[in-house]
Amino acid sequence: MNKKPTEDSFDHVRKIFTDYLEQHAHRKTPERFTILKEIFATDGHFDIETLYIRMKNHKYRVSRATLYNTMELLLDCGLVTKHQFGTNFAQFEKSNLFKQHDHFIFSDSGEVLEFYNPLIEQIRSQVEELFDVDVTHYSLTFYGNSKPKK
Amino acid sequence: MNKKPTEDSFDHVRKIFTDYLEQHAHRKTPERFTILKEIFATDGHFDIETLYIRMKNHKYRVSRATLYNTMELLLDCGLVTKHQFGTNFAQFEKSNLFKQHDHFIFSDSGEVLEFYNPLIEQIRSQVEELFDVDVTHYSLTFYGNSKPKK
DNA sequence: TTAGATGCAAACGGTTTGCAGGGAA
DNA sequence: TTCCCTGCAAACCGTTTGCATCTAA
Repeated sequence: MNKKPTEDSFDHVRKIFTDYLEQHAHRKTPERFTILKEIFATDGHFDIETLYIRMKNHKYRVSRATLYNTMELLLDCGLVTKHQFGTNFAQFEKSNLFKQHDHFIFSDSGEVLEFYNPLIEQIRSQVEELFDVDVTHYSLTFYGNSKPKK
Repeated sequence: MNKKPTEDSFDHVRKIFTDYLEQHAHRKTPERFTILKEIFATDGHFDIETLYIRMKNHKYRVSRATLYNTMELLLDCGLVTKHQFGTNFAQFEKSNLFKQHDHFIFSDSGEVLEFYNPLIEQIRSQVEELFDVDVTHYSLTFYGNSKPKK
């Protein structure tokens, strides 16, 4: 449940991606797997530009276009999640296969914290009932600041 | 509590804006009040371009720059709320002075529904306690589709 | 062999900025 | 009269697109 990602779990991730690509008749290119590996090798959130630079530093150059393209695939198969935190402030993160969570963001620094509160599931099901819809995903983000010292 | 906005309540809104401008030594220009009036004359969500066109149709031409500028002020004094629903899909809405609410968005059509569920307040206070922070605002949006007919 | 993928650079579109002119205080 | 505000157009910047080349299948 709280198991940390391991080499084993990356095998799992790679299999999910492989299966997804095969099922959708997409090619299994080295770029795609290298991007996946880079994403899962690091914790926390990132944006495209950061990922681009990180990969370049690791001597693996991919074009931004390919990054955007691949993110689309990774989003589609659920391995990555996208958060639009504000205008021109989109970030991705690898899906935590072990724990669902939402975000708190410091307004000043932009630092991102994660939490999980099961009450959100109650709200979700009440929304589904209220509007007679299926909720496919949701976004819950709190913004604020450290409590001032008294 | 569920009172609909009336001419009286727009007086109230105008006073809030006036006070805000005076307190911050901002000028009370006709553009600013015309924009405010236009926003509060219509229900629902809108983006800058829509507002720009709407005002032009009403024979009141303001530049986009002034719209962006004024939205900043209206956000700051709490009369308007901004929602970033996705990349290049920011919308504003006049703050409902009578009722707090969150959103459900149809993934296909982009149609926006509103709901309020008090459980969100419990999550908020638990987040504040957990991280020892003050939450200034939050965003909760569900995405999904109509339930398929069986 | 060939259709899908990549890399590059140009295009795109919402937002921001620089600057000259205008008007609230 | 002052200097904040407006309008305009260019700049900005993250993202998308078009196209030639490459390569997985």
